[in-house]
Amino acid sequence: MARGRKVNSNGEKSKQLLREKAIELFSTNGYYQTKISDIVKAAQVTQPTFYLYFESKDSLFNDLHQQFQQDLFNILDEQFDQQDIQFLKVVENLLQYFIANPMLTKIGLYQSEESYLVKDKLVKKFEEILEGQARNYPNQQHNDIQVVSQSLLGSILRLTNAFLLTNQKSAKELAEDLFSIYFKKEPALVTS
Amino acid sequence: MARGRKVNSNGEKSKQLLREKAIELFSTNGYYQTKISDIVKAAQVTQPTFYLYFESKDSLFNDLHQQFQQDLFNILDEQFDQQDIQFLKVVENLLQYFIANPMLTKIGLYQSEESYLVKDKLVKKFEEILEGQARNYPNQQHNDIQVVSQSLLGSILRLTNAFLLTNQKSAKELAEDLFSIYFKKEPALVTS
Amino acid sequence: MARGRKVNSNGEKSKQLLREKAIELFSTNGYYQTKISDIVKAAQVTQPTFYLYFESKDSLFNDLHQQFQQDLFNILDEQFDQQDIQFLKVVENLLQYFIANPMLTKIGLYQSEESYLVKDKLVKKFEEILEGQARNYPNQQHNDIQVVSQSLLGSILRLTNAFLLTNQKSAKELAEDLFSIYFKKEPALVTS
Amino acid sequence: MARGRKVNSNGEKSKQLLREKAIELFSTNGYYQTKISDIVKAAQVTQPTFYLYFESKDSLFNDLHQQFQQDLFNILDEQFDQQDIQFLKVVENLLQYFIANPMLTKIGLYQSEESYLVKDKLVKKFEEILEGQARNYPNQQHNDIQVVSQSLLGSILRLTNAFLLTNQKSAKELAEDLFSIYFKKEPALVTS
DNA sequence: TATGAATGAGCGTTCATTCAT
DNA sequence: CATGAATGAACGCTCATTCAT
Repeated sequence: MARGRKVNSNGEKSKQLLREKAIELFSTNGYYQTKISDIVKAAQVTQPTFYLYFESKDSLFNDLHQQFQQDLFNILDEQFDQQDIQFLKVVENLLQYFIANPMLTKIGLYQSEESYLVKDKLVKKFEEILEGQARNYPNQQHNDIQVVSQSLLGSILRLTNAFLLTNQKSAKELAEDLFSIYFKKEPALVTS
Repeated sequence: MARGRKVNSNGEKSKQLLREKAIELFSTNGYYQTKISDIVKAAQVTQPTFYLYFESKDSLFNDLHQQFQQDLFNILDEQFDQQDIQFLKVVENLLQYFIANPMLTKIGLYQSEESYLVKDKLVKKFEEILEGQARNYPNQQHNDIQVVSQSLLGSILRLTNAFLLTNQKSAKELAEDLFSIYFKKEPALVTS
Repeated sequence: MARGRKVNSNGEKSKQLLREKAIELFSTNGYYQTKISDIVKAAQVTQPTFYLYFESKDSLFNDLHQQFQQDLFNILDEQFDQQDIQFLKVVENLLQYFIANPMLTKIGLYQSEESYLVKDKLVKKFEEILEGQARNYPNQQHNDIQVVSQSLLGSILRLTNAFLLTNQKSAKELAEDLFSIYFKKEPALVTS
Repeated sequence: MARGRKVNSNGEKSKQLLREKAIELFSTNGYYQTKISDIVKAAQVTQPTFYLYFESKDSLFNDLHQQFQQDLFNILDEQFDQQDIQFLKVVENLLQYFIANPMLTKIGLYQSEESYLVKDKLVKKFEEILEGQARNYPNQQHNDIQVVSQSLLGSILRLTNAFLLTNQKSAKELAEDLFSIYFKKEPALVTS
């Protein structure tokens, strides 16, 4: 292929394409098994072109994680009037973001080594919600809120992977399932 | 330079040492960030010695995952007389294995790309248990068993990481927490 | 994106600016540590613009060296009526050129791999001068003229760097210092 | 070529060979035009072998400069009983080291960007010597000692390059030439 | 006259693996 | 049983240069 500018070439398009391919590959193969050569091959450009738009492999990956993190923080910082609906609303919003950005979600939630930051923040938010819930029902004998929050996070992570990102359940359905698991339980099920 | 067998050297010991150091490093740094050179340095042998006992980096890592998988399968295949106590027993046994083998657990549960095999099997087991539970209480209106099973797995994975492997909670405590979360809910908590 | 000729742009101005910035950068950082991207950034134009005016990085650097060489040759080829004043005159003229063109001097004298051409010519000129001097004083027992010429060149190179280009001494002062070192020695200093 | 150890291979020999070839290439082509690939080709090994013995291209080059610097400092720190013979002795020792280590000298004196350290030290030493000399001949009207020292350094650098490293003059001869230039001058030569 | 966009060619470095001893 | 010495195969990245506009 000749050197120089391609016919009809467009920088922003190339950058976007590279970004997309990178997201795709990072999310399916992880950081270490995604080579710059893979990314540029998928985007049908050469390696130097990658460095025209991104500082380094590391910084691109980091940017992706940062974006995911920021998006998530924005969702979590939204305020709702009624405390009662918080749980359902927050979880559904989260899941809706996940299904709208499945590959970024995989990166930010499962691949990045900084994912613990996001998870910590999620747990914090859940603790808040559960505390509010608890205040509403003061005589309730409840589990350690931290434990329930972590458990809830685990459930979300797992269900997202198993049902949401595989398109077997919608965000709304899963949010309701989670609500039901964590808040609606008939006495009959109690076995001891 | 001196070469050949070290005085007091012992094949089985070297192999064991290499294995241990590998588990240590893999579990804390992951597969790609653990180099053969790191492992042999930790075990105070040279690189060729590694290949005396293991076929390759990949095969060693795989062996470790296989062992974890086998151990877990054995635990899951144990039979219990009373269906009623199954949940608590199985979960506690799992957690007890995890805390007894924390580094292998990290590898087999969080680092290995084959961890989905273990997770699938766990989910299957949980489905069985929950189905048995459901037969006992036929009129119970219950969630999709698959969803609850996956959720339960998520909870276990998360709580293991957050409280068990950090020695903040015992296997027994966490098993009871999980039981409580998934099966004991006071009507008071029901919000809708 | 806007492309094409800038308003108020002017080819000769761009070329001159690029040249100046190149001189600046080459002289301070050397050939290999000066990148085209540095030069055009300093001149606030884009890389293709550089190639509008110069064939290549190498050819520009060469041009700069050629100019320095030519300037120097012109100075060296000037004729003086009185042989007696040649040394002082030639050296002072050289040093005056150096201080008037410090960056080009650094390139032509210290950075260019072709600097030996200039140096050879300088040595030749010094030999001529010294020979003339010697003819005036036939009974003088003198050193090998080639050795003294090379030594003189070395002195000039060093003093230029240390005192002239750092503005600690003027061309005139240094020329006199050199004259004094090479031609005026009191018997008292003779130690053997 | 097959992988693994070569027949009759010997690490210390390989390292030495690489070092020698590196010195050779660095001294003739400079830092930037000497590629690791050149060095290993000359030593008939592959690139990873280079990194078996040296940390990086940069660190090897630096080591070479450091060694030159240290050697030189040792020479300069030697003490002599009689001040009168200092000049001749020091200069001759220097030149003797240069001719014994011509390639290292080229690196340490002309190629390294840290060569100014060595040169500064040399100038300092010369200043000391010249001051001692001056004390012996108190009524002598002398030039600025700093200027003469720098000039002397320049002369040495130049003559080393032109006559010593080309094997046209011996260390002893050049030392005497320098002594003669800087300290023995007949009144007859004085022209003004 | 000038730019936006792209590439060929190469460089320094790393790492799992292997041969000869 | 164990080591010293070496390499194949990549990988991330840079830089001078060039084409299309």
